[in-house]
Amino acid sequence: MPFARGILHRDPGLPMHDYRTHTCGALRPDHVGETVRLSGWVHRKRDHGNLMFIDLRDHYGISQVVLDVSSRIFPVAEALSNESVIRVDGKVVRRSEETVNPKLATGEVEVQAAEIAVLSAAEPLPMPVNQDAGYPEEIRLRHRYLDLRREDMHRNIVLRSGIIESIRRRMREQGFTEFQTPILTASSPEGARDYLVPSRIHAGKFYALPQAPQQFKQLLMIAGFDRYFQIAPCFRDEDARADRSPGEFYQLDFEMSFVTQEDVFAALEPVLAGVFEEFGGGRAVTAPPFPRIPYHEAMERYGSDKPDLRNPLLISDVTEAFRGSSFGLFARAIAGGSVVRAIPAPGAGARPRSFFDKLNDWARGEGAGGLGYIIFEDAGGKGPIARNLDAARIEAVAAATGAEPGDAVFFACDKPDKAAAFAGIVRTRLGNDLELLEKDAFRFCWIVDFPMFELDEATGKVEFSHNPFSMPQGGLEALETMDPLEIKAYQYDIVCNGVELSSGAIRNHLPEIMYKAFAIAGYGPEVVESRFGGMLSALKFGAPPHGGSAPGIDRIVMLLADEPNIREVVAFPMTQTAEDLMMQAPAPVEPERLRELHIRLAPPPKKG
RNA sequence: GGGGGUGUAGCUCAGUUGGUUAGAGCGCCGGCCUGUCACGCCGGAGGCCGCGGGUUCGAGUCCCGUCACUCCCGCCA
Repeated sequence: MPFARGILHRDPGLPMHDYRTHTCGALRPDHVGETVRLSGWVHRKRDHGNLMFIDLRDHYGISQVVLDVSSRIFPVAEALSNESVIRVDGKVVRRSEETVNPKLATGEVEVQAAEIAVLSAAEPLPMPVNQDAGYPEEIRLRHRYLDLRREDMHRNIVLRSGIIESIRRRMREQGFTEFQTPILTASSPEGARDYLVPSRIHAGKFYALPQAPQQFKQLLMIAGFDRYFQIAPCFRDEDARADRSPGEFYQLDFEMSFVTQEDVFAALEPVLAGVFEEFGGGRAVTAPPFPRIPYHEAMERYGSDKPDLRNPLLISDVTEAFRGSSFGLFARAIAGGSVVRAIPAPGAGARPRSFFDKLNDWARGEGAGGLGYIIFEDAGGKGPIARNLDAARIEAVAAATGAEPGDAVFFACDKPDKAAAFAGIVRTRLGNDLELLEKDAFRFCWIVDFPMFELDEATGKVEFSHNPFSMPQGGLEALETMDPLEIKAYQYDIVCNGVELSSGAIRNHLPEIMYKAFAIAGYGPEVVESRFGGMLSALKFGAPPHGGSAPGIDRIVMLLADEPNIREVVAFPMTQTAEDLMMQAPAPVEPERLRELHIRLAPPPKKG
């Protein structure tokens, strides 16, 4: 692709529009015979003494530049260091058949250098750019501009840009309008810690950076804009994980008016399916409509509220098969309120004893007492548990799990919540160990019917299980008549390959339902009014029923780039402890700035 | 806030039960080399073994503390 000339920044030493006629990825046999000008980085040099090759790299690709000792500029080339920026003039020549490099898009030709100008000489590098081996994050982050030159990182960041562009296009096609909402705002009702910004004008007062534009997007619905979206920066002062940036991240935040849950699903599904088809490189993508799995079923069948549907294993409840049995460990636990969940392991019967021992050790490491199992054979069951179960009970387990001779079944026995969660990680582990996961696929599902309230085990109090602003299923009547713990919300998550991309909800747009919902969680009207007064008064002047969701952009890019770590898809991420090693943030500030902001620091902790 | 991993040359790493002067590859510097594409060959420089303390005749190695990066739990709808 010919590069548009004359749009680049001026280098004081060179005339404008003078840096290149082509990019380093552009040259093909068609160009043979042309005199061209390239600019880029010295990716690698092969100096044969009297003959030299330079791989010249830019954003678009690599071109081989060649010159020999007869050239006036040979000494200039000899002195070039890796990653120096140079401009090369020369003639495009066809490579002889034996010297064509099929690994390069430009590999059929090379440029015979006639002139070389050094635009910027590079000192010896703190980390190599021309390899993909892993380096410590500290080095990579401290010199992120070098790390980003590497092919892997460069590709991920370009992919991210393409994904965001595609999302924008698809959202507009769905009738959404893009907005910008404030960055300096007030603390919002999400549960995370806020980043606070001190006010200079208002002594002792603080702005908060938004954890999400939640209230603004609802206000835009109340303002009548019907369909909102934003590639929204979100700020949360919480600790990081491999798939969770400290500090800041981006969401595809959207909201729709006059919709039910199904309308929201129908709007988002083609956007996600389309983006994953477009950037998935041929990997299979769940076709809309995505499966809807009620929360309770997800916990029972998958042991998780973010099930990986590439994993074919299904958990079943076999409590009754063990109730009152002579396998005392489980029988006693069941009498005390525990349940038994079974996780099938197809074909695992042929595995050596060490396979089962290793899983048992792992289970102990995960905090379980162990991991019991039955191996099914033609004659019945085998293993320590089977010896304590009669034939009818073993048959019942086989029937519940679909186990056949040659299969094994593992058991998680605990109180229902814990048994479900443990069975879930066993399911994941077995799916991986037995290599059962569907390959090259993106499997989406919605998790629906989340409970509106849950019991805090420590205090015994009823609390909101997710967002207090979700609409309860059944509305006011449900809140007034039902056991709070039985009430479900119009609250949903979208999950892909076991990764939670976002949660969303149909919002509660009726003040009387909001008062009642907060009352159930133990908050009086005065609390609701003082904390959410702005939102509440907006709902009093004609609010449309509305709802939305906010899939995480970073996680979408992680899935499509097949990267397990979020820092691989963010150009300038912070460390796990929320520091920017390159920009040196956070940093102390001058006392004068603090005085302006009416801040007096406590004596600093003793630390270097 | 808690638990685990890692830390040795600019970079990636090796370094035995504690034992002489801590090694290799890449990079860097010098020399040779006209068809390489991770070019090749020869030579050289480069070390607070993260930091502090301890045990010991002797510590890269063992113990305690601490710092940095990282993974997990808590936390994050």
